[in-house]
Amino acid sequence: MNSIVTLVQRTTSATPLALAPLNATSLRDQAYALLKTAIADTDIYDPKQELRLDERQLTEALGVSRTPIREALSLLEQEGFIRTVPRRGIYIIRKSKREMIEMIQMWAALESMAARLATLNASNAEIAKLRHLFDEFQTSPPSEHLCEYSDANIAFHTAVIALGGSQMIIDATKNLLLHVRAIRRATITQMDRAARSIIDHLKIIEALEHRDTELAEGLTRKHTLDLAAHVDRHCGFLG
Amino acid sequence: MNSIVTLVQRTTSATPLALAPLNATSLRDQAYALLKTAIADTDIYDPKQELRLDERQLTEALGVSRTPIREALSLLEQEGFIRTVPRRGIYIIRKSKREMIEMIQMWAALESMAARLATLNASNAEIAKLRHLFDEFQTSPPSEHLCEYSDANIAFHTAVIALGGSQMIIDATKNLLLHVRAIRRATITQMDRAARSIIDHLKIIEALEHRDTELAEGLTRKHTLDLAAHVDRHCGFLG
DNA sequence: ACCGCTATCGTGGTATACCATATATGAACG
DNA sequence: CGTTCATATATGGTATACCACGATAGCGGT
Repeated sequence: MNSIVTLVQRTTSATPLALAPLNATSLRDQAYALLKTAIADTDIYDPKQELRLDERQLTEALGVSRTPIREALSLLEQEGFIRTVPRRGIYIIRKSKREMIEMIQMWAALESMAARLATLNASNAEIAKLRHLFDEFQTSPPSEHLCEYSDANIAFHTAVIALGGSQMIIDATKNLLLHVRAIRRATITQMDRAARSIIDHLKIIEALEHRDTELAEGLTRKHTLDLAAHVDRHCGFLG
Repeated sequence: MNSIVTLVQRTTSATPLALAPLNATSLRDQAYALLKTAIADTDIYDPKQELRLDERQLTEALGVSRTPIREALSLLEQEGFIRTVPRRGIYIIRKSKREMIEMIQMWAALESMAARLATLNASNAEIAKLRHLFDEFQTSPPSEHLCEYSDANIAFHTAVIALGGSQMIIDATKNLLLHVRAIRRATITQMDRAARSIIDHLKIIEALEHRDTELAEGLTRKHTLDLAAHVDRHCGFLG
């Protein structure tokens, strides 16, 4: 819980005269953004982590009243990040294995649709940029920098989704990726998986470049469904 | 606006001693559900419709304070049903054509994934039930009862999605279908479209029955993407 | 010592008062 | 008559006080 509180206090310090958009956002939205990133940066699957939030504490930490915080919490609850139990408390949710798999399947559905749309609408220049995301990994094998690879991995998928051009899909997958990111430690630790992952990615890029709609869509779906199967087999630590 | 208000007042009348779940839901959730159905039942694409909501009016209509109403409105805003403009008002959103198409594409992605999952996990009995949804239309052509057909159409898609068994996908598509339903008048009025639609549905059912994963998925996706294309061509009234 | 009841407290839910500001209104001035 | 500026009003945003209710701990009885 402390990790969240400390993160949160950053904003209490007034912006040092960088008055660009003149603080046009409401306190609710600020609290929402802050809490969301705080939750995303918390390793919620660490059994030692305290997952209870306290409205009154957040009130103090952010220096605002309960109202905007409660509204922000309502939004986070609807997005499935927290759950509020009347007269008990507010808890960050640990996803069950089933839920995690469903999220990855949904992600597969949306990203494969994005790949389809990308073959139909994206420009050659945009598709070409995908290759640059892996430049650093073509010189040395990914096994040497697994941590960075995890980020690059997410960056690749985000890029494919963006290529689809559907703002709806882009927005919907943002939360999914946040949730899935929370267990990434457990999904890439085996480096043969990382190696195969890169090969998959390159194949997807090729399919996009060739404007092969069905292939790009199919490869993308299969690649992400493979992750779902992997989680199913190896992530017993999930409820 | 009046249509919403009247609908809303139903709940003001106390439940006539049908105290089943003892009103376990919070006022926020009640207001949320009520406003959502009210919006769904409003023909928001009728140019004459007043689309402005008033917090204070809703307060009176529901007999509660602004707090739970504001929280409910926050949720609806995040779901894309309304937009609140500071010091201007709260407005029900009319989706632009592009947004509507993106929603249908997303729907296609999710329903086709549900069809895939259905071929892998659903029971024969569950799949068999799909056919019953169209019993009434096999005796007489759909052109004779277009209104009922529209509902049956949505029921079919909902059933396929449910067959997939993914609660995530089920929840995510609920809102999509609500949004798309708002323009259904304009999408089925041509009855040859309704006829083709039935044929498509039957093919999808057959693919599910044969456990042909790729075919069921592909047909489902294509069928819904066809709707997107249709909207693109024929729904100029959308922004 | 153990069980049960009661009082207190902690918590989320709700109501309400207050605030800031964009818009509307109208009076005064040209 | 038109323009402009000041005042009023409407509206969403925020703060705060209050409430209901479950939990828990402490006290008393057995």
